[in-house]
Amino acid sequence: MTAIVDPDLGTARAAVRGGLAAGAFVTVAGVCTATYEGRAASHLGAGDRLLLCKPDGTGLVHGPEGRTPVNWLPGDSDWSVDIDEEVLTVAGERDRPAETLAVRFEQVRQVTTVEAPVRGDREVSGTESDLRERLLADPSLVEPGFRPLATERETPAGPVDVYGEDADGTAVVVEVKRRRAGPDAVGQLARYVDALATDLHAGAAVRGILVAPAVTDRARELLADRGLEFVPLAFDGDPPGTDGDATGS
Amino acid sequence: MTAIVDPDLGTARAAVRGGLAAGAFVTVAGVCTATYEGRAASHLGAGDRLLLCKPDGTGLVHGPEGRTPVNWLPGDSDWSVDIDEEVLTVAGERDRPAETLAVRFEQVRQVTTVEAPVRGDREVSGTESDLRERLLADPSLVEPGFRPLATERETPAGPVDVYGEDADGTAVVVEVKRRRAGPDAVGQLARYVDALATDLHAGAAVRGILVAPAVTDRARELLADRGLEFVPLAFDGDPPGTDGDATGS
DNA sequence: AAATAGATTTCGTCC
DNA sequence: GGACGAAGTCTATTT
Repeated sequence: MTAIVDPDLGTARAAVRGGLAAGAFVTVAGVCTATYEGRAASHLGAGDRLLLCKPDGTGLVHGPEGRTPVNWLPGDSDWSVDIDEEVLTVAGERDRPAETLAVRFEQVRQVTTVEAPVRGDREVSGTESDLRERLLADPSLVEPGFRPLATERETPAGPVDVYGEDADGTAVVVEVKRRRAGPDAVGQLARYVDALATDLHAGAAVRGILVAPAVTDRARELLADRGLEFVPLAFDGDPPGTDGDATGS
Repeated sequence: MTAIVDPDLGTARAAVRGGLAAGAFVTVAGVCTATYEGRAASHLGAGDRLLLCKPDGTGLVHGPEGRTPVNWLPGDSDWSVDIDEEVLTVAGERDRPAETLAVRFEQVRQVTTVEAPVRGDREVSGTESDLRERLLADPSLVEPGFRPLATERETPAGPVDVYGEDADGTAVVVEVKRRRAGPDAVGQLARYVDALATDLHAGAAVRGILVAPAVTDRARELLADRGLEFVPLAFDGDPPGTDGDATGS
């Protein structure tokens, strides 16, 4: 573990190389430019940034703002550190796709390395998958009489979230979204409905239902155009379908 | 600027608070757990991670792997630092949407702060927008006789990439993708074609052309089903349309 | 390795 | 502020 302030370039190079070799988190902070070439091309003018190299080969260049790094290289990249003309260059490259990132520090304010021996796990809840589980546990949330028959059912247009039948035995395709659904979700549902209709037999009746907390206005229009349906369902609270207050029985 | 190794908790708290107040990059590395609640919910078990807080309020928790942080909070978040039961907690929260992230360090290996006074700019090339420009500069790349009439033309289904007419005067919708196009791109194009057909007048003939370096098999089938077309076009090199070698004139 | 779709997507842009 | 689509999207899952 090292933490060096305003290092000379030789010291910085040694620290970064040591950290990379040790499989540590490595950070380099200071004024740099950067050049990326690969899937696209980008260039960063001189500015204060922080480079984070991770044990798996991931490299992230962060500016002062934003969640997204201004430049990066994914986890299977190889890194090198060099000094040329009073500039410390940390460069990474990888194949498939071929891409390179060179970060040139005109001024190195700080270099740190930290080993990371302890692995931790991660759990997430509140995903679309969770919402689907809830729907399968209580199919009447879609509508009374709905019977799920399969999840991820394959069609020529891709796998359908939930496939089932309504009370009349008509085929139903359900597409679940965990947040407000837009035109893309309707397009997705429409593709599945079309594909399943031809897959079952030409002209077969297939209903398409979009289940989401809400839909945008445009999505609602597109649903109407295509004769598709919308069922409101969010994670907590009752389905907001029949207006806010739960009056009546 | 500070860089402290194995600090006692009081020193760590002071350093982090100072860095946050100064609008610096702040990193805290060590063994931590973390809890996120908001749009979803997630929990990190104890493990070695690096927390990066940026001047704009962004907070990123990085594990040893992956480009994506294992936990984060966007740029307009407020942060606090506290000690309780020998644990250093760095917590952030924001509104709209309401979400919170608490990172609890059981062991603080390192704390650093770096000021970032120098702003730098960023330029990217090779985007979809660039590809569209190239197409507009030479419309024959779509097909001989194609005449672009508008970009981002509004339809009831959303804005069309490029709208124009073919040599026969038939309306043409062009959807441009910078990389291999899948079923979603076909769905998008289909929506635009349908919308424009009804927008012009019921039953109007509208061609839909997907311009991309390539399409997936499924996308190709969906294009055929819908009577839509595909024109290969990548950034460099000639359109790979008529087989590799540029024989002939 | 390719394809497909979700994501606490994030981010820009336009209305 | 919402909506819509691009992104060097990334990531997991399945084929």
